[in-house]
Amino acid sequence: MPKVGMEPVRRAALVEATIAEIGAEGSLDVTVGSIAKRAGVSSGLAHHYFGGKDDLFLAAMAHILAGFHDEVRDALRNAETRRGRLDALVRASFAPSCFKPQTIAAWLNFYVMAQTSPRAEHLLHIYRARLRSNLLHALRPLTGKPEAMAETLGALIDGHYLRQALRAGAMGAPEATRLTLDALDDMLEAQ
Amino acid sequence: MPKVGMEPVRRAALVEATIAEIGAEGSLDVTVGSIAKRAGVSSGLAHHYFGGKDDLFLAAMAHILAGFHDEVRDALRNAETRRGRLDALVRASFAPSCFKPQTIAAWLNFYVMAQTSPRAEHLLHIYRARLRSNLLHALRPLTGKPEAMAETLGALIDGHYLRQALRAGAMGAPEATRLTLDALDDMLEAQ
Amino acid sequence: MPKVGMEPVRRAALVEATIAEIGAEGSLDVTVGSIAKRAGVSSGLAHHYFGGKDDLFLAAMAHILAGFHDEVRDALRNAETRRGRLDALVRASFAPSCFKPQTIAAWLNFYVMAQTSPRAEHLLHIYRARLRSNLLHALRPLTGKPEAMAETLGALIDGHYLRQALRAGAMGAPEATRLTLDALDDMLEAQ
Amino acid sequence: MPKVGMEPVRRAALVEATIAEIGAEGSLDVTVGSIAKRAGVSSGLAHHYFGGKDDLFLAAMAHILAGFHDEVRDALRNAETRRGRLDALVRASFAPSCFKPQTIAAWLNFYVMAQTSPRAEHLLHIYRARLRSNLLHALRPLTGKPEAMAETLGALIDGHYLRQALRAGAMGAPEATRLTLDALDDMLEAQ
DNA sequence: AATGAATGAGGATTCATTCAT
DNA sequence: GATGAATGAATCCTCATTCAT
Repeated sequence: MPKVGMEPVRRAALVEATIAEIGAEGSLDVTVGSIAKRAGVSSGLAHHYFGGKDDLFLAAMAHILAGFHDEVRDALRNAETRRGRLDALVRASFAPSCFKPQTIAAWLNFYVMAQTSPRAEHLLHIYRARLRSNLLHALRPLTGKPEAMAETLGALIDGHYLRQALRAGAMGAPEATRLTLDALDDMLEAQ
Repeated sequence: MPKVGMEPVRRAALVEATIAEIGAEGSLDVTVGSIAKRAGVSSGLAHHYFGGKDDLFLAAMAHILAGFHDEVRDALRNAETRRGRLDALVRASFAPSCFKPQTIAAWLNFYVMAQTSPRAEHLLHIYRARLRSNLLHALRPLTGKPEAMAETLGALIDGHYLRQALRAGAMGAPEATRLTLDALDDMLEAQ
Repeated sequence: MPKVGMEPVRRAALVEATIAEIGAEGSLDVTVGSIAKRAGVSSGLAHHYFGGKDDLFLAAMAHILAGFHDEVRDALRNAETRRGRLDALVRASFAPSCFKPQTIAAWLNFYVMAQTSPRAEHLLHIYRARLRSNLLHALRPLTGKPEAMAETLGALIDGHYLRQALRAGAMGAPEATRLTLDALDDMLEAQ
Repeated sequence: MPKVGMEPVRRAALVEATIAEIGAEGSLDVTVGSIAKRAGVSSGLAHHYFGGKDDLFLAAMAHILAGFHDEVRDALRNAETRRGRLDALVRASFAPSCFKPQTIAAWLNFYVMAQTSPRAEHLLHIYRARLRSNLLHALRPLTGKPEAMAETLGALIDGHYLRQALRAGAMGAPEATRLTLDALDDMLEAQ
């Protein structure tokens, strides 16, 4: 049964299974056994490749963030103007993939973990630094106080996400996108 | 050991202990035993009064929300103008009590729980409905689109809270308050 | 609330509640609390009057046996002949009251308890001695080996009871009565 | 510690330990931990293989019934005549193995469990159906009412077993065997 | 590489029992 | 007499983790 070159396949399967399992449960109260079963491997293998439960979840969160990063990069690539870049960043933040229940569950539990896990905190820091950098880059030509505006936009994005994510039967993305962009326009106009 | 009239005392002690314990741990991975010990009672008593671990946490969160509710009410009572009411709501949302580590831990875990626990979701819904109602009331005379503005302000509040709560060595409150009110002013001005 | 002369009432209520509770559960895995609640008293009172859970069950079993004893006595009182006395004993053993689910549950658990509880064993011994005595008295004029016949009849009664008691959707009583009396007649005839 | 091919060994050890533990206690009030310790394994393994306490007891009872089944089959194999088959069935029912305290404890608790556990009830049904079938087969040539006679013999067997099992310092087997066969002869003779 | 048998600590929960009132 | 608050031991079960194969 052991095959060569299976490692990347196994790792990917376990990461996907972890995300799915946390999504199904809503919390980190999932067992390594259930994750392994979903991935079609033994529980021992999960430890073999990831070391432990926390590492598994961190890898899963890193995977989600990497996916998000890719989406942002693609969106920015197609943006022509400064304003278009801001649009792209907001739209990517509220992409359908971000509102999948399993992604929501991952994010919320990620926030919990970030309080105490330095590694989770680090991941979160990277996500925020990237977003801030992207926002700053696009905002600088448009406003005299890009720092404050970037922080405000970041808060709007996180806040709308949190609200839509936990809104029963929410439309989610479109509403959040519209409100954020409207607020952005208002704030730019007021300068 | 049994004494009459102790019920409110025990309940309060258990609720406080639950908040403290969750704050110390950062997550809901706390034992009823440790909560009970902190409250100075037996683990059995926690079940006697609250039924189970979830009920205990829900009671703790309800306690936090009630405290917040009181703070908002007091702040509003002292507000003179419409604009002053908005100020009060924002300031109350970023009051020092909200940024105590144990309050932060409670909120973050509350969000996680709200995904799957109808009772937690209900509690969250009440908090949001109250905030929205308060914001709408103050915004209506100041803007032509109070609904959207209330939602945006709510998102700003939640977003800034989330960001400051998980910001290493953050000042928290003052920064969040200032940014939120500045954004509010910009948006009102742009109307 | 304390009233004088309530003791017999409370005791009776607790005994009845114990029988009902064991009947509902099928086993001795019932709580003193649930028994007390059913009896409309506090759990403390159950201990006050009976001392403990086992004592409560023993009292309940004694109550059942006493009721059975009364039924037997009444039945014998109306019996005219020797053969009629045997009939009466068999019929009383299979009376509807004996096949109430709660009575069945009590008996089966009583057997379990009799293995290790001297007091339960003693109660069982009394029941058997009485039955044996009654059977012997009625059988002596009818057979040359009354001892063996009494033992056989006793076994038939216990065996049929056990079988009907645990027979899904059993008629219970009539079948057991008929078979026992038929066997008795056959055996007497063969002498 | 993990070894391959140990499953049957572990299962057997756990089943034996369950029977022994219940026998020592007299009731089902035994802990999975004590059973596991007696079997020389961890408590977790008991759950791993059997799922839970009830399943463990059911497996133990099934084991006892299987052993009895084997004894009956062997006994029947050596029986030459119809009457000999009846003898064999009765003797097997009162074999020394049936009167071991642990077997008695298992049977009595099995009866209790059969009231509420469909699986226990099913097991009991199978035991009875087999006995009935065996008795009918042997009785048909000897009597005009084999059904009734089988039921009566079954009751005699169960009844004598119950009586001897709970008879202080009983001889058990021989007495029960003799009385049952005597009654059988009487009944056959009376035809 | 991969398995899954095996461990054993840990925790929620239940409950008989006690005792202050 | 009567209550029920309070205890805390007891137990089932879960699960991360290890490791022989």
